[in-house]
Amino acid sequence: MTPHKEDYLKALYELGGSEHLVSNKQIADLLKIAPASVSEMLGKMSREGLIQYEPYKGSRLTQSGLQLAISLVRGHQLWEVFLIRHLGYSWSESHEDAEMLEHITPPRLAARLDRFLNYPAYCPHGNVIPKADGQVENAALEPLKDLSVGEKSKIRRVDEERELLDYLESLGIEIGSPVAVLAIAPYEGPLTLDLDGRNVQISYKAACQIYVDQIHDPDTNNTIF
Amino acid sequence: MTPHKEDYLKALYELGGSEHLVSNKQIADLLKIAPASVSEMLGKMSREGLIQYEPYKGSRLTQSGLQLAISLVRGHQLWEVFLIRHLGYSWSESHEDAEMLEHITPPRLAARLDRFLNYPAYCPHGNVIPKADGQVENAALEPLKDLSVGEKSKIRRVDEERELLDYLESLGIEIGSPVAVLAIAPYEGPLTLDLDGRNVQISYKAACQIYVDQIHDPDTNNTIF
DNA sequence: TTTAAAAATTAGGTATACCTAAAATAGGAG
DNA sequence: CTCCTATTTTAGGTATACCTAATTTTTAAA
Ligand SMILES: [Mn+2]
Ligand SMILES: [Mn+2]
Ligand SMILES: [Mn+2]
Ligand SMILES: [Mn+2]
Repeated sequence: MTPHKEDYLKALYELGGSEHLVSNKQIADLLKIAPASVSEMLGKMSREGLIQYEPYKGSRLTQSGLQLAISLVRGHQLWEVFLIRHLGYSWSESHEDAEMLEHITPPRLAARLDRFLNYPAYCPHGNVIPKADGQVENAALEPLKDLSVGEKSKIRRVDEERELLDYLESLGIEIGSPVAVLAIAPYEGPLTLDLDGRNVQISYKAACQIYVDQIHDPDTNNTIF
Repeated sequence: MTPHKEDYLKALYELGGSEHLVSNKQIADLLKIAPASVSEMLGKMSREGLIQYEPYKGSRLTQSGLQLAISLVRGHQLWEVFLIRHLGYSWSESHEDAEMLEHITPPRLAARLDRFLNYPAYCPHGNVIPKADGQVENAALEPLKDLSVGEKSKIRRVDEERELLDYLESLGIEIGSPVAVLAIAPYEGPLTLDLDGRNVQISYKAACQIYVDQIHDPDTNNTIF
């Protein structure tokens, strides 16, 4: 295993490669690597049994590839918790450094870090932290933008992009905060939120990357409760 | 910078490359790399201004190479302190994992880890931890084997080799313990120690790799005090 | 001062992982 | 069903960092 292959595994995992085929282009875009290089690497990883590769169709993780991908994600998130809780990192800083630390986190280190952190269930950005055995359970969430005016929910997760994270942190947005939409300006205009009693305005784009407890049926768009 | 070059810098530093020329062979032996590869890499690092390389003579660190080497050592030792104090690592385990972590420890991370650990002065094996500005101050030590029967000193540092570390830890030897030599068996036989009141036998080889406060003048071999 | 061993360099080659450019394929629009 | 375009693959090439084998240089012994 090399950090490069690990990045491919993680990319595949994040793009849904544990459930369905993922196109080379998606991987190339995410990792910012030329499509030709992606083909080459995927071919090699296929021969190594990490992925199942169907030329011209796409690739998905094998059982062993999935295990590796999950343990990388686990290491990443545990480090984020450490960096934020104990070293005073910001949301975006923790993601940056965890991106490197994940590659040198053997199971022994992950296990001891996990214990030190008291077995956290979520990373600071709200993602579920896989257990040592690879177990992952995702709650049903929906983007904040899909909340209607007046509906109440709770902030559960945010996308991990530097600019977004810095923006959200400057607004004081936190995982777990109760939130309600007070107003939605038209034409992808800003949303006015009641954030745990505080009045906050956020961009539409940000509202697409903040996730709250699902209160709408994803098919019919009817309120679930 | 790559982890490989970083390993060369650290090797050069550990072999005294901040003070005098170091031969290619020493580096090759330490890093377990073929001498031909070492020549090649040193040539490149010389062109990059990291070392001063005199073909057929040896190499030494430049100012910038020394700074890098020191910050690697600093990262390494800070991680060791963390792994032992907070994650319950053993002496040998901490060295192993720190060997990898040191390569992904940007100054920001080192600074915050340093603060979290409350600015430790020594690594768990007794080495001085360089300060952020590169300052290093070494105390005068001598090998435990050079102590005469009856002389009292304190254990200050041990060499970092897996087998030695596991051996010493199993004997309950700790940095800072008062120690006196009760008997020295002839022909490189074992030493019997009074270790903080306890009676302990250690091999001659181990006594060469344990360092105590210097009480002999290194030139005349007379007792200093 | 010669000579032999040790150390270092050079030459030639491997594997990894990336690139660009060219050719092949697939899938949707008409 | 035929094109066209987006995607993918193949071909050829780069850089890094390692190797072994052959040659050169240094050093130290005779
Ligand atoms: Mn992250
Ligand atoms: Mn996270
Ligand atoms: Mn160490
Ligand atoms: Mn140490």
